[in-house]
Amino acid sequence: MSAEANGDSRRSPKWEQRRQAIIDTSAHVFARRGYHATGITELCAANDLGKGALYHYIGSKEELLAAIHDRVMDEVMAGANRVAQAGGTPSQQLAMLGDELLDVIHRYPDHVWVFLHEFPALTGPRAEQFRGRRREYEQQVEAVLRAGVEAGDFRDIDPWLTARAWLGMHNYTYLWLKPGGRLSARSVARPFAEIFMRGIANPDAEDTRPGSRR
Amino acid sequence: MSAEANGDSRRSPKWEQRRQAIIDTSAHVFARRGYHATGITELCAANDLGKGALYHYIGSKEELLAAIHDRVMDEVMAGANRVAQAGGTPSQQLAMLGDELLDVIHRYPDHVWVFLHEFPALTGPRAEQFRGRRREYEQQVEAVLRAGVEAGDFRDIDPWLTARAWLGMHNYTYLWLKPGGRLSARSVARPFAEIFMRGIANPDAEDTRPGSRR
DNA sequence: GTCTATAAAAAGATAGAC
DNA sequence: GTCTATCTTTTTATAGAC
Repeated sequence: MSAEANGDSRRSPKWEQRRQAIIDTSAHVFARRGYHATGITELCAANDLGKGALYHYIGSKEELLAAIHDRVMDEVMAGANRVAQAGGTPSQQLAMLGDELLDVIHRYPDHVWVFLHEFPALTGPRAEQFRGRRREYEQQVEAVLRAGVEAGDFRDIDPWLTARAWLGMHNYTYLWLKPGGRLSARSVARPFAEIFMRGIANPDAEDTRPGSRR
Repeated sequence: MSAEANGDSRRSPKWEQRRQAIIDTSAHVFARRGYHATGITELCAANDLGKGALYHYIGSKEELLAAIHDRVMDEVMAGANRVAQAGGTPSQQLAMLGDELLDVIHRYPDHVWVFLHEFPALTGPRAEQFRGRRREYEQQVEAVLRAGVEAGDFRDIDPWLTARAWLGMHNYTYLWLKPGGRLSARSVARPFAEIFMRGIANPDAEDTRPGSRR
C-alpha cells in the first residue's frame, strides 16, 4: 500500500523524521519556483542545511522529487481505499472519492502542485511506479462510473471519458484550493458533486435520494 | 486583441515566418522535456540551427517561452471573442466556449501543455500580461454562468466556483486530447457540455430546447 | 544569417576534514 | 551529522569571423 521507498527502517526514526521535514519544505520551494529551476543551493538555504547534510538525507535531487510524489500518492491511495472499504451506491462512492481527493489537495497543496507539474521529470523505475499508482487510482474512478451505468443509476455515459471530466474538475482545484483560504475542501466537494451527479444521473431511474423530486 | 510582442513589423515577413516555426518546434520540445530541463543546445538541434542563428530569432529563452504563451492565448481569446459576437442564450454561449477551448487544446497540444506547466517561469511584465489575459478569459466564463443564473436558465450556483469546475474539466484534457488521437475536439466537447448543462440546469425553468422532456 | 569559440555563471554531486 | 572545498558538466548568452 505504501511506496517501497518510504518508511522502511534503513535509518533511525530521527533520520526519517528529519527527512520528512526536508521533503515537505522542499515541496514548498519546488511548487513556487519549479523543480528544475530550483538549485541544490536553494534547497540548502530553505532547509537551513549545508550540501553535505542535505545529501545525507535526500540521496539525490530526483529521489527527493520521488519522495514528494510518494507522499501525496500515499494519501490519495489511502483515501481511495477507505472509499472502497466503505461500500455504498456508485453515487455515494463517487461523492466520497471527491471528498477524499479534495481533502488531500487542500492539505497538501505544495506536494500536489509539484506532482501535477513535475511528474515528467521522474525517470526510470521511479516514473514507472508513479504512473502505475496514478493509473490505478484513475481506474477506480472509472470502475465506479461503470458500475453506476450498469446499475442504471447513471445514464449511458462513456466511463473513461467521464472519469477524465471528473478528474479534471477535481484535480484542477490545485490552482486555488489552499489551507487558510476562503474555501474548505468540503465546501468545494459538495457543489462539485452536485453538478456532477446531476450531470450524469439517469433521468429514468427510480430515485430514492432524500429530497428527490419524484 | 493580439499580443504586443507578436506580428509587428520589426523584421521581414520571412524572419517572422521562420520565428513562428521555431516557436512551434520549441513548444514540442518544452512539452516533452520541460522548459528548464531543455538547454539551448537541445533547441538548436531540434530546430537544426546553430546558437548564433537561434538567438537571432528568439532573443532569449524566456522570450521564446512568452511567444509560446502568446500563440496559444491569441487562439483562446479569438475563440472567446467569436462566442461573444455570436450571442445566444447562456447555455449556448457556454457550449460554444467549450467547443472553442477544446478545439485550441486539440490543435495546440504542445503549446497548451507548456503554458499550463511553465507559466510560473514567466517573469516581470511578461508574467503580468499573461496573467491578465488568462484572468480576462476566465471572467468571461464566469460572466456567462452569472447571466444564466440571473436569467433563470441555471440553478442558483456560485459563478466563480462553477467556472473553476468548468475550466478544470476542459483544461485538464491537455493530458490526453491530441491530434491524430481516438477522439476529436467535438466528440469530447459534446458529452462534456451534456454533463455540465444537466449539472447546472434549473429544474424549474421553462425548457425550450429541442428534445426536452417537458 | 549563420557559424565557431568563448565567456561567466551555475548546475548536481562528492571528498574529506571535523 | 555537518561543514567547506572542489570536481565536472552544463547552463544561457555573446563576440566576432565569414
